[in-house]
Parts: sequence; C-alpha cells; structure tokens
Amino acid sequence: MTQEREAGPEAAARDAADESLADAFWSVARRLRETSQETLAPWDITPAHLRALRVLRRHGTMRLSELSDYLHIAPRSATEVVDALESRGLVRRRPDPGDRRATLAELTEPGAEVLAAIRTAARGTEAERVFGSLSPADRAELARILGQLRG
Amino acid sequence: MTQEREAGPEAAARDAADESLADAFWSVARRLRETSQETLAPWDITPAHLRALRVLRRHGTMRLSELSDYLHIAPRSATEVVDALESRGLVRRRPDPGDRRATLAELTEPGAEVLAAIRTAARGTEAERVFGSLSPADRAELARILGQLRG
DNA sequence: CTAATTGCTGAGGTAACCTCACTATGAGGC
DNA sequence: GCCTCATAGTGAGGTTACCTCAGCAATTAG
Repeated sequence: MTQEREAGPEAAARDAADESLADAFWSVARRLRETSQETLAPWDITPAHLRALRVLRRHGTMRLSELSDYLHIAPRSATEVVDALESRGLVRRRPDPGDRRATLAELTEPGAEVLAAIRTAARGTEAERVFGSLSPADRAELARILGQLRG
Repeated sequence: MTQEREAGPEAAARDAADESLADAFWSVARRLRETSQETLAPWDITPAHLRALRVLRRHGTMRLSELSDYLHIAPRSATEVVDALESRGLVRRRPDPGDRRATLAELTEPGAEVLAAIRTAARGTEAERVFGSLSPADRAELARILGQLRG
C-alpha cells in the first residue's frame, strides 16, 4: 500500500479510493482511444469522425447545428468535423431547401461504405474490442452505472 | 428505439449496444473533466497537473522520468507538466546528486498546501463529486469492472 | 420595416498529449 | 583511458478535439 504524508488516515483513504477510481477511469479511456485509433487508421478517420458518421447514418441527413446537438459539441466544432469528413468524401454538404441560412450534412455512398467496412472489419470497433473482454453481465452492469453517472 | 438503415438487425443491435456503451463512457469522461476543471479553477491548475502533484505527494521527490512512468505519459510530457507546476511555484526542480543527467521534481510547501486545500474544499475533487452520486456498492462494482478493462 | 435571432464559419486559443533530434552525462568493454 | 552505447532531460513542432468570439447572411418578431 502507498503512504500519505500529511492529513489523517481517513482522509487519505478516502482520497486514495477516489483517486484510483478516477485513475482507472482515465486509464480505460486512454485504452479506448488508442484501440479505436488503431482500428480506424486504415480509413484515415478519427473516433470523433466516426461518431459523426454514425449519427448521420442513424438519424439521416441533418443540419450542422442538429449534428452538433447529437454530438454534444459546439456548433463551430460540427463545422470542423464535417469539413474533415467532406474532404474525405464521406459526407456532402447541401443547402437546406427550406432555410437558406442552413446547411445539411448528408452521408455519401463512400461514407456509408466506410461505415459498413468498419463494422465488418472491426466488429463494432473500439467498443467491441475493449468492452468485449467483459462478461455480458458486467457489460450490462457497466452500462447501468455509467447511465447513472451521466445523469 | 433508433433505426439502422443497412445490414441485418442483429448487427445493428450489437453495434448500437457497443456504441451506447462507448458513448456513455465518453459522456461520463466529459463530465468528469468538466467537473474537475471547475473545481480546480480557483487554484489555476488542471486535472493533469493535479495528478502529478498527487503522485509527488504519495511517492515523494523523484526524477522526471520516474514521474512520467507513474503518469503513463512520455518523458517529454513530464517536462511540460513540471514546467507548468514549477512556474506556479508548486513544484521545484533539483539536480539529482547521484546522477548529473537527472533532475528531481519535488513538491514545495505551497504545492502541498494547494493539495491540502483542494482536498478540503472539494472533498476529493472530481472523483468525489462525480462518483459520489453512486451507492458504495455501485462504486465498488465500477471499480472492479474498470479494473478488468484496464488489464 | 427595422430589430433581434439563428445558422454557419474565420480566426485564434486550449489541454494534454505525441515524436524527433539534440546535448550532457554515465556505464561497459578492451 | 578511450570509445561506444544507453539514458535523462528538453527544444521544436505536430495532433486531436474541443472551445470562444466576431462577423455575415438569412429569417422571424414586433
């Protein structure tokens, strides 16, 4: 066991416990990030890009501002993600016919193909490879607890 | 329920489950980061800085390379963290008496005080505030599962 | 028909990392 | 003692994934 040098033992114990939970969390986060970077490298996209592609596949063509809502990022950041994806030909920008201020982001054929290829090749990518080591019960448990923390 | 548009329903379900696990994970990570940033703002340090301070308090004065090992970052990055901490007077650099290539990083009085103040004021900072909403059983469960994922 | 609002983007910034190349020092072989 | 190789730290420069702020173009409200 490690030692604390000042403050009482109870405070030290509490602090250490919290610390290790947070540490464990970040450690897993790191692993998740690294794994998905590896997995995604062949397609030259990042985890953030993939998230955006998946939102578009799931919910269909939408405005950039809507995309930023789904991704919980600032609208300005959606612009960047779409820029990156568009430059790779995975997404297309299109003017919103109903509002000339707005721009729609739309998955292209290649975009859908890349998504399918990633799914096939990596079997769920980061999640499958990192969370796959867990028993179904533990996965469910983790999902439940994370759900609470999200609150 | 959301809808997938291509591929079979089993694949879609698996993908969606993995996705939401990963999403939940990142969502919590974000919350953790935001909370600790808020908490730490008064002391003008970041979560990464705090981690380094805690390692120094726990394990005592050490070489930068050793610190980088504890933090699981590249040696170059330890230099940066120590730079930041030293400029705030929370850590001091000292030549290693036994090896003139090496530099020791040492917690200063103000550094120890800041650490104590954070502990008192924020009761464990990020961990306490985010993970505090969990029941003790769920905390233990989460710790166990994360431990497995770390593997 | 002005005034406020909304949608997007340019400019510029941040944290927390990274790699590569370089210098100074130390350690082992002969 | 010398030569080579490894190790410790750091300057330079890069990356990801965000952010805010300012500004322009449309739309909507009063």
